[in-house]
Amino acid sequence: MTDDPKAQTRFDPAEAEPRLMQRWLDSGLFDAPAEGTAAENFSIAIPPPNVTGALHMGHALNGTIQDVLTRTNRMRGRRSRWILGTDHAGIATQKQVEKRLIEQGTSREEIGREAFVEQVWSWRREFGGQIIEQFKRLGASLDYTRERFTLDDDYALAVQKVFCELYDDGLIYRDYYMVNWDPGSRSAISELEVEDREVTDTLYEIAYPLSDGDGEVVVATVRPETMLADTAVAVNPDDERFAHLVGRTVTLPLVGRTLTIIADDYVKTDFGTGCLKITPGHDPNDFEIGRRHGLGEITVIGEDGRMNEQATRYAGLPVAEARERIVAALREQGLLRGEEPYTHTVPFSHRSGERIEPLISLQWFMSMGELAAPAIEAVTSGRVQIHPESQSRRYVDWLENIRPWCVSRQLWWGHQLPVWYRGEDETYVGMQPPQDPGWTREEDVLDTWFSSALWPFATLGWPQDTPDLRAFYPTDVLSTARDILFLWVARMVMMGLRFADNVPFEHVYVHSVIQAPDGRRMSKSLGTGIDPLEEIDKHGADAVRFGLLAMSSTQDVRYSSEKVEQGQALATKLFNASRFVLLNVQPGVAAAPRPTTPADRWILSRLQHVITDTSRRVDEFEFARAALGIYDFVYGELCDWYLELVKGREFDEDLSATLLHVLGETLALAHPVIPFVTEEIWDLIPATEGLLAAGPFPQGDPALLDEDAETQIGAVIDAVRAVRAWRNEAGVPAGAVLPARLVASGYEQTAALVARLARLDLEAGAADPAEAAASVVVPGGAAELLPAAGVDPQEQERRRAARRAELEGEIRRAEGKLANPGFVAKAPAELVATERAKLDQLREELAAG
RNA sequence: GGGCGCUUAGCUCAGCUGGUCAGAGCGCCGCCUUUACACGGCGGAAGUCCUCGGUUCGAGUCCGAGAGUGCCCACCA
Repeated sequence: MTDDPKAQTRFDPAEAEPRLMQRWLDSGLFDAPAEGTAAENFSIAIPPPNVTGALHMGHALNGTIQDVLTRTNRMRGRRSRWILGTDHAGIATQKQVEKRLIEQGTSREEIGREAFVEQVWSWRREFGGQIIEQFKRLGASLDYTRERFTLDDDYALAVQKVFCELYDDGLIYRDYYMVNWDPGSRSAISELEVEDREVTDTLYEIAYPLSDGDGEVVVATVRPETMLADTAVAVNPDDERFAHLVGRTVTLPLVGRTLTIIADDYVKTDFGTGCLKITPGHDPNDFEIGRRHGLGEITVIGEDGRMNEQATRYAGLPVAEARERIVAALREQGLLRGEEPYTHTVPFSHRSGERIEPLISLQWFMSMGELAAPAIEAVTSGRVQIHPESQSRRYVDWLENIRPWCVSRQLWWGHQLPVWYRGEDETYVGMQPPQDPGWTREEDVLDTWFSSALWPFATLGWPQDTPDLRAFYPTDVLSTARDILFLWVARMVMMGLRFADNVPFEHVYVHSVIQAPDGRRMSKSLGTGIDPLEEIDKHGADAVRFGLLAMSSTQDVRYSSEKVEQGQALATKLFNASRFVLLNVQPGVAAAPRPTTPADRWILSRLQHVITDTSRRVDEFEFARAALGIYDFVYGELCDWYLELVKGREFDEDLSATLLHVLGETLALAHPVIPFVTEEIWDLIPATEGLLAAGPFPQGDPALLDEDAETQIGAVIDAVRAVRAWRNEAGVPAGAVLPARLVASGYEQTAALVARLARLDLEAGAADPAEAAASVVVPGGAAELLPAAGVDPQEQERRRAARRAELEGEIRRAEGKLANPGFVAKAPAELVATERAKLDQLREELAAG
């Protein structure tokens, strides 16, 4: 740097960030060796982004959070590894590739499974690296040398081993069950991938004639087409209106089947007609009822979302069309008793967007109760701590009510089940294919979350007992958004405890969701998304990182570009403050705290506070406070005051050493939040060697805390502010130096500082016997301004009157408080004494002024 | 239908264990090219802390009710 006025006064992120990232990568700092124990090391496993994905705001926030934790702990000297990888994301990836095939005029079915899977792999080779590169833009200090993928060969072995062991233990089994069938992806999907949407349908009332011709029952339904699969009608056992009907039969219209009227508690007496058609094949509740009563299970809708051959003359029709025809037929036969609009929530597939069709099918399930119990205990005992704590209850509630998990998916992209069948009833499950002939492999693949559940240990080489596993498992923190607490976090805890003999992480941090500025969800389809990469282009990665942390909390928050700009301002400020320091310090001086004045002692003391606060806030996941606390120190203390106080002094060795010390500590403290600009400045300081990212992180030195200096400089700050405010209101020209006397105690060592920053001439004032033209209250007394050009006596009078009114108000308040017998009797004595002293002081000032 | 949050300056938000807590950033107004920074500095205006009750000597801060708003869970045809 030079003192050339044209010298760079701004940090240029676009130029510097890629260069600095490359330096970090080349240094090998991010790939911590597999040495030592997990207790002494620090690790985080990144929530693996979808291999098809692009960096969105959630990634950017979560990436920043994890990076702050990793960088802080790395600088503290712990071997720190942030484990990187991507998820094969079954449905999403398969859909992308299918779309491309269709654009190419072919299809998945046409090219066959083997070719299709090869297509997906080549797709991954082509596009899978995108999001990794985007994490680099953010400055994420991930271990890029050990990128993992949930479909890697050794990862697949881990998945198969888990599957086989759970099967051998009887926790994985095959069963007919009602599943959420997604006609879009032609696959069963988990209840966690279902989203409910409000839909207005028509609620039809249909008459089912009693078989003996003696009347009818009327049922209500929004899905008349499923009546073809009805196997009973149910009423509530306590419903007197229908008690006489239980046990009798009706004839199912259009079909002619005879249905028994059964009694079941599930039926509400105050909803619909009080009579419920039971369709075990197409409704989850009816399925349960059917199982209770041993009813038949008829299926009339196929996996393609069309009526099947059981639906006789409606076979092959899409569901909606079948419905219309059935309603028409009923109307014609005079059996339609009512028809009205009805708004209710209906399940849709989160992935394909199509309406879920509940179907009975043969699927693979995982029994969860036995796995859930230890996972609950891990959290209630505190071995896994969830932050904020309120999320723990949701976690426990969910696990306590957990149901079997359908783990099979009818996809081609994923971990194919290690299951083979022969004939009607032979099943083989194993790591190796059966050697004898006649076996065919199960076509289904596992739910993507099955492999994700193994992430924290499968990435470290499990089931081998690897050095990586010993050095980094369990990990320290898992940072995520709320929405996958169940989908993923709970399952990782279960699997970790079952297979890796320990919890997968000690802390779960649930971060906020960043919404669009107008409060809507950020989403591509709504057009409300903000691209973090564009924000990085505009403001720099440091600014985006700072902004995201500053705006985040445990609450969902709206995206605030002001906070990003605040971060950019911080980077610029720090850059220029550093220029000032480097332009003035003596060459060859080593950084060290060598205070010679109250101001030096003050900044060192303030530095200790911000160091302890920041360190604690990071450890307590208070990222917004950590970021804003750094901002407040840099702006409100270092730049606004210390650097200004220091001007006018000779930059001797002591001062140079102190300035370099404060600067260096500040850079290290801020580095985890704004790594680029701090590393760049660090590199510009002549005396420093190596990377700032390599640490150390400031520890603070309690011996440098200095209350006396804080009081003295606190008074200087207040006094300067008071005089400046007075000058501004009095219209004193900004450059004018006013003769004045400082009639106040506590400024023995600092009067000159007040004079310089407030532009007062105390020597001229002392020599001048004239009566004060104005008196400005400052801590410990007053600054008396003498008559001079620009000092307006009327302004003084106005201010005096305003101050008097203010004093009177405060005196009334204090008097009232002290006149309250309750306050004097019950409030702490110390507080009462303070109040009395305050009152005395106020009265004194009023009398004087 | 349950459960959990939120409602503080024009905007976005801090305010932890009740007593200088009425704050920050942006915006707005005024002044300043003061030799680190005009993507700057200095100063200023601005809020019945959603409403109503209660606890307390004292409440944005605790309790209850209500209004508004958001999220999660749930099988009402």
